Amino acid sequence: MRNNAESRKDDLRNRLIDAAEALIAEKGLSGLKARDVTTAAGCALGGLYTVFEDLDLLVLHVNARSLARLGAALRTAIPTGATAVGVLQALAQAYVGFAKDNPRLWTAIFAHRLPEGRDIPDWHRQNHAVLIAEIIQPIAALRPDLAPDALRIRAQTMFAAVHGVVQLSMHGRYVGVPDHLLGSEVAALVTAMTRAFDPA
Amino acid sequence: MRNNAESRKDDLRNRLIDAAEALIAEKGLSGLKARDVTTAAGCALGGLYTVFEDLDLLVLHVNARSLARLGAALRTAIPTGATAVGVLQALAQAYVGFAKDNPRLWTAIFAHRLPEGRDIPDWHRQNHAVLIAEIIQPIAALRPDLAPDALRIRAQTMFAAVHGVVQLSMHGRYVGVPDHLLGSEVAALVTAMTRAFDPA
DNA sequence: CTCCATTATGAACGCTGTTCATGAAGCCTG
DNA sequence: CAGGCTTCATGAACAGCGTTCATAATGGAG
Repeated sequence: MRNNAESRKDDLRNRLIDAAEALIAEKGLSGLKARDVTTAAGCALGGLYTVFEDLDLLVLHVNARSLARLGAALRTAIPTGATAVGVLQALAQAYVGFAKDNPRLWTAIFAHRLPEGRDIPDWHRQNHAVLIAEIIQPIAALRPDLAPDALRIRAQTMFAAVHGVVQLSMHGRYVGVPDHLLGSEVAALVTAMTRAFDPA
Repeated sequence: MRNNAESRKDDLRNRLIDAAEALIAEKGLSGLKARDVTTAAGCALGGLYTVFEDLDLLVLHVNARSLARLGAALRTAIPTGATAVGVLQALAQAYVGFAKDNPRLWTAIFAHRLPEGRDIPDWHRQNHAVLIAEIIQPIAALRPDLAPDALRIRAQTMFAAVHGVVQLSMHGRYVGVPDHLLGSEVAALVTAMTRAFDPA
């Protein structure tokens, strides 16, 4: 039964990702240990390496899930019949909300680094597309003059700016706005960036 | 000779920081190993722990140095007799320049995390003040109405936004503007943020 | 039931950061 | 200068990590 063998492996694969996700959510990236995750998933230590190349690849799959959940959260946050600026504001607040609600999983997406020299598989690089997917359209509405390439660059910059404020608020040591002002500061930043689009 | 003992320890301390800095600059944070750094510094493995509590503390001292150098680079980048906006633009470009010239040391400042639960010593938290020290004055010139507290929050947000764009450009997987556009995108971001200050 | 291919297992390995018994070195005193 | 005592540097030893691989268990085919 080839099919059975396949599905057994898929089961284990999912159990491992589940367990890894739970461990990261509870203790952070550095709290993910091969022995813990395999115990929680109900397999032997070596079983992990029959499914994933190594621990890093497992983390990448957890991050892929987090990105998918984040993408869904962003999409459902888009208000219907709002202005382009209203959409961008809603997306930014949804991003803040996701980061606050899932601090360790969100952190893992950006903190995890493959060993020097090794680079991220293409399938996972493309998982990150959700980060800018929803903001391109409203920006295009504000700036109909921009070519698709320029539009994407602007979307990346805009996302990165908001992301930076959230990141330093959560992990900054001295810099980083206090938690209770994060939402309003991000809103002010989005206002500034969108107003620049419209030189009226 | 008490003094001699003190200076010998200081010597070792400096040799260790030198060696650690060189290793991080060459191989990144994850390339810093206790055995390598002590060998390079010319002491026994255990010698490290007579000077620093652990490896993390040594990293903090390397980061303190990097922050001091970054602070100096920012201060010397301030043009004389420029407008407030001109100063902010120059500071942002200097920040981009430092990150590009010292990619691994710059990365280490933000990527290094103490084990969960342990928090950064106060002296090191204050080393981060240089990140926003120079931008507060020009912002104050643009926004004379803001109280010192609000001013600092705005400075933090502005720095974090620029930082985010630089960070994702250097480490972003899918998002993150291409290297050759980093300077111009940061400039556009600063323009947008400063224009919002002046609703003319 | 028997055999074989396939898969799961966890002891073992090499590399970490950290500790601490040991020995060396320096310093004061008679 | 000798002797004793304190102080410090040393690196073998340890515990914990990710990863491997000889071995055992498994389950379908004849």
